[in-house]
Amino acid sequence: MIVLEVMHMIKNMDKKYNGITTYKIGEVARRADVNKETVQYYEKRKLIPKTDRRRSGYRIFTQRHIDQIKFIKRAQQLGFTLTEIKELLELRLDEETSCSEIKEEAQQKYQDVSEKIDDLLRIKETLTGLIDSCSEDGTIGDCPILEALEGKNKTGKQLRK
Amino acid sequence: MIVLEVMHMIKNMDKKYNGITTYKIGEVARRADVNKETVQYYEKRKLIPKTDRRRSGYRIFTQRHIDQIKFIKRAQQLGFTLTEIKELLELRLDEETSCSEIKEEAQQKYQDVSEKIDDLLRIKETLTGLIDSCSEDGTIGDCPILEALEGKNKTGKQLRK
DNA sequence: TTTGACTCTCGACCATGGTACAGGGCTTAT
DNA sequence: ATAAGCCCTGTACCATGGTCGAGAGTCAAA
Repeated sequence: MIVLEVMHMIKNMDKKYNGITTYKIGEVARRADVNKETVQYYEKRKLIPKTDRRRSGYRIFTQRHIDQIKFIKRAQQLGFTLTEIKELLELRLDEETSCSEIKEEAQQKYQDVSEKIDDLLRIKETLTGLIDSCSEDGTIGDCPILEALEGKNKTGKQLRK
Repeated sequence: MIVLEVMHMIKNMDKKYNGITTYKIGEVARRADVNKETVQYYEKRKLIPKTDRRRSGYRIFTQRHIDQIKFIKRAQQLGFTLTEIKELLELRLDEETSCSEIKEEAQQKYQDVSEKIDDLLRIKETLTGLIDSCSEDGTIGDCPILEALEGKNKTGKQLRK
């Protein structure tokens, strides 16, 4: 059974460009757990590197594409928009971008991420409290989660727009 | 100048029900930094407690409503959908819900939140690395953020749906 | 060499989370 | 008592992030 599956997976891989394993869109979608259309959509939005094509027009994907799509999916669950995710993915040092540019960008993102972590830690604590208080006496009438993010109005600044 | 603003804020508060300060929708929207329509939308979706009404039909809000709206906004930035946020807000112990019910729910949420925190910590580390490497030698060609969430395929289970 | 499964493009459609009126009724300072 | 400025309901519209289908071409195992 498992052998058949593995064979199927191998079947769906093409060894093409100098020993690098490549994939067609269906296999990429399956491996990244998204629809084909989503892959195409991400390509259009330039969230994944532009694919090479075979003479037929079929897109040629690599493991890199799969990893990047998985990253995008995770980042979305963390509250980043596709636009923000694009910015994150473009954060790199190369001959085009200067150090100070990158540094500023990265430091801004670092701030955002830190604040998200803090918020989530507060929620986590509240949940712990809730779970613990279950082992105790009786009922808590009000909404305990509400206080989780209170009293930390973060300098009045908005994270988004 | 500030005095005028404070007076304006006081003007927009009604002391109504046994000494509790109440607000009209415009003031709530201003204080929670959303549109009036959003407040109405949240009421329709039962994300905030049903408001009392004056004889005129005007909604009567309290500080509780404002806090809850702020919570909703923050939770959204952390990647929770409105449906998930509703579940979070309903997590409480009262005469209606049994301890074991709550506990199970809360433990599931705890899991989700912990995973989000882990992911964000990984991203944060990557950003630190990026910022630090700026002070050093030259250029890094590839996309450093991509590895951030790799190699932790969390037991194949999906967070959402 | 055929045939079933796959791929292409492109345009329409969908769900979520709002946002914007229109037409009418309150409220309140003057 | 009146006008500016609120609030009400309801419906239509919007942006984001997909999702679906038609019509036509490609691939590969038998």
